[in-house]
Amino acid sequence: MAQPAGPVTRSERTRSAILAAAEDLFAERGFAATRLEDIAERVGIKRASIVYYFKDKRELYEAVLSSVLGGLHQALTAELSRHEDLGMRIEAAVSVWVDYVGSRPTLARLLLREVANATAEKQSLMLRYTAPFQELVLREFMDRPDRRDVVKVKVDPIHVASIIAGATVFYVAAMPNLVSEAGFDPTTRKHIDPLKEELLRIVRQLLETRGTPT
Amino acid sequence: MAQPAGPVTRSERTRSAILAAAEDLFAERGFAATRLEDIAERVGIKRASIVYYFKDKRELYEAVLSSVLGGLHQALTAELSRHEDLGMRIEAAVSVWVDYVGSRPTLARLLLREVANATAEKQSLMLRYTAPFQELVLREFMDRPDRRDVVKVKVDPIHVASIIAGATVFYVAAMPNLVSEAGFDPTTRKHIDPLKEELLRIVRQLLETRGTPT
DNA sequence: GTCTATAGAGAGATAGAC
DNA sequence: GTCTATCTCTCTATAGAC
Repeated sequence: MAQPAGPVTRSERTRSAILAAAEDLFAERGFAATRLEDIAERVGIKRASIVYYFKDKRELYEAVLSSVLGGLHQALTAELSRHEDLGMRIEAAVSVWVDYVGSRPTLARLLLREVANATAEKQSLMLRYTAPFQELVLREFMDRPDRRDVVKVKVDPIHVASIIAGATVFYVAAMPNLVSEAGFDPTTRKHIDPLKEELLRIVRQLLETRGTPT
Repeated sequence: MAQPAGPVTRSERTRSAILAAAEDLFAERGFAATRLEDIAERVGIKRASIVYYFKDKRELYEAVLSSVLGGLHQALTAELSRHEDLGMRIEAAVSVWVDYVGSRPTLARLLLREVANATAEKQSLMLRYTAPFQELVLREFMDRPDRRDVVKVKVDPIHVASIIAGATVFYVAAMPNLVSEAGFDPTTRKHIDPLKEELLRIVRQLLETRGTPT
């Protein structure tokens, strides 16, 4: 099965290149500190050309978020559709999440920034994309009395999801800075796999899966 | 015993007010998006007066970080000095950490931003303050073969510390945004205590404390 | 589609009066 | 100590040529 067709026309290629450069720079420096000039330079065009594709800086930023979070959403729903058992679904979700962040570490920094910026009044754009997950979690755990025999919910699942998400993005973004080792890369299997195992242990413990009814 | 004397002269009071306003605004909006004008307005002075106390914006920001992280450092070392047993020391550290973030939630957002900004090349200022903790952790866990009978280290403790820190700051900053409930405040005991319990469970599991040698 | 040129706002830093 | 006034730079956005 073909991937969602890559860029073919020149226009599509330029647009993709702008998005990719913007993703890197917004993740690394944040919205306010990133200059359109830097994005243009990385693509090899002039600043004014960007507005042919994105009407302003804000719209470009939102397109980046949409791309990154949309990709995550797609990966998660695809994997979840392959499992019926609730325990399996939970583990699959954690696994896909960690792998996705490992394969696209810009997401880690973008999420850290979005969370830091969000307030109760000014809600983050991010919510538009994470809301489906919240609903999914709530539906699975809360609205299914028939599943209460499978999983004993000891804590708020949204709470658990927040802990898993926070631990992952913080780890991926902070580790290169915390370890002295030159060229340390947390997105390699060598580091991603143990992280995944630890998070799975945590999630299993917090959402204590019961084997059979007592 | 008296607290470290509060501001007495007018100058000291103004300086403290600037620091406090800057802490709030830098945490909420980030360095680049915060205007000196807004800080001054909140204090009730003019922008130019700030430079009488802090030579430029960067220096003010670093003073804020120093204040917040210095307070944490002080709270942690004070509490750690009260425990001898390693298991107790670990739990005390987690407890103090969660309480401190709960009592000064600006730290959560400031840390999220620092981590998002740090790269392997451009190291975060934060490291200057967290390095002592890293050394402490390494000294406790790594350089004490005599303690190997007390704690069996299954994973890198720095790794664990990163997960705990990430989960905490993400949770505190993200929850008001994730729950619809108006006026939700994650810094109340009602929410801080369960978080602490969950993190303690996680840390106990990850650093599996052995009761008695087998 | 991409460019050059320019307008215009915003914000930090500095000088000097009070 | 705090203010007013101003300088200067940066960056976004827009207009219009090619």
